[in-house]
Amino acid sequence: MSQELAAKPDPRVRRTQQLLRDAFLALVLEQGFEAVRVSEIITRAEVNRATFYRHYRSKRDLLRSWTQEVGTLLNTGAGSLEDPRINAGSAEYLPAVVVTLFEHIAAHTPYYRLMLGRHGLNSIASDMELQVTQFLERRADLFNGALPPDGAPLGMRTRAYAAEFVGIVKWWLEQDLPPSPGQMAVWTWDLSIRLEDST
Amino acid sequence: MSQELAAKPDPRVRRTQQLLRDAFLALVLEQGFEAVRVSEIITRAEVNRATFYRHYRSKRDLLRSWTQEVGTLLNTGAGSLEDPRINAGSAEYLPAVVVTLFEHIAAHTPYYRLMLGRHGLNSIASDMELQVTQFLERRADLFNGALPPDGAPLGMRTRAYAAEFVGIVKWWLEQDLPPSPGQMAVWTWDLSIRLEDST
DNA sequence: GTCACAGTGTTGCATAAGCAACATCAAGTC
DNA sequence: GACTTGATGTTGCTTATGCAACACTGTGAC
Repeated sequence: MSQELAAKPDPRVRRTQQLLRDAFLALVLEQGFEAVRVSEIITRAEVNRATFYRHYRSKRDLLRSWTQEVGTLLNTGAGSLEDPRINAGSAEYLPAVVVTLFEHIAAHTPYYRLMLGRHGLNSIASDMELQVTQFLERRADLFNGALPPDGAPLGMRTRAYAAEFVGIVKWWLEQDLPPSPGQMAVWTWDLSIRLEDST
Repeated sequence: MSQELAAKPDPRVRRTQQLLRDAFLALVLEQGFEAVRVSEIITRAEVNRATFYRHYRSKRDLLRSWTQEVGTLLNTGAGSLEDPRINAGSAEYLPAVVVTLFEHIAAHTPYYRLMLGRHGLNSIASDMELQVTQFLERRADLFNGALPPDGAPLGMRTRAYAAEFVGIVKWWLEQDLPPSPGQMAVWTWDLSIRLEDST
């Protein structure tokens, strides 16, 4: 689907982070976030304590690693809005970054279902919204032309889009038969350009 | 069950060996032993080529690693016939090593099912038989007392026991509802002391 | 023939992970 | 108060893994 220019990290790093994430997620499901101890995480993951702290400063930090990944996706190569046009379904033009986002969430469904769901933590949804907002503000050039001088300020609009996006993701995670990331991207993009139709 | 004085190895070693074994087993199932390439193994296991050769000299060597483990079990602490008496089921006296062996095989059922089965490689069954034979010969002191001077020579008897054991294992692996390792150990021990009843 | 190519092993150096020991802190317990 | 106890972080050193480059081998194409 989307291009794979991930500038691949050290396999050892990927492995231990995966181990820590898996152990952590399982423990949160069993006991809830607060009850989980760092020592439990490293025991189950079979990872050394020093290694844990080389990657994360706390269990909260580990919790945020998923949404930080969203930030990384948006800040690096994947975060280009113009370049890679994908012709998926009805959409004539679809920036790859939108698909990439949904693919990321699809790849980590258990985590996001838990964290964005009824019993999740607000901080995660907020972090996610923040990442998207900052991304949109950084690419504000794309909006400038379409800005009616007396309309809502840019900060408000980016925030609105970001919240809309998180809302869509939550809806997606609640579906029994979730549409594919590509389909979701198309629909989401349709919604967003609807808002820009004033051009 | 059996004691856990495994002198535990480096977790990193355990991990990479596990990765290599899993990848290898999957590939053998897909393509057969001969067709599998070292480069495929390391690609699927996401392990570096140099790392592979630090553990194994070839794919044949990797193939043997399971039965070599049997040898290690028999040569180290687990291989004591006298010390740990286990009262499992009907047996009054049962050496822990017998249970340990069956536990090892139970823990690696997919491998042994494949290798000792119809389409497996003779070399594996031979290796296993060899390990057991050598063990029995090393503990020949246990037999000496019971040896009738004009009976079958020791080498023949150890070989017979070893073959019997491998046969039992094969039978075990063919069962739909395999008895527990403890049960198997009891039955196997019963069989073996039947042969020594001449004392 | 030789040329390219793909798989096999090997080597030196860089880096992540393991480990043991330590300091810190909070919550009991007396 | 002092004193344990258990969890959290930190640190210096050791070791396993990754990586890139290399030589070697066989095999098929021409």
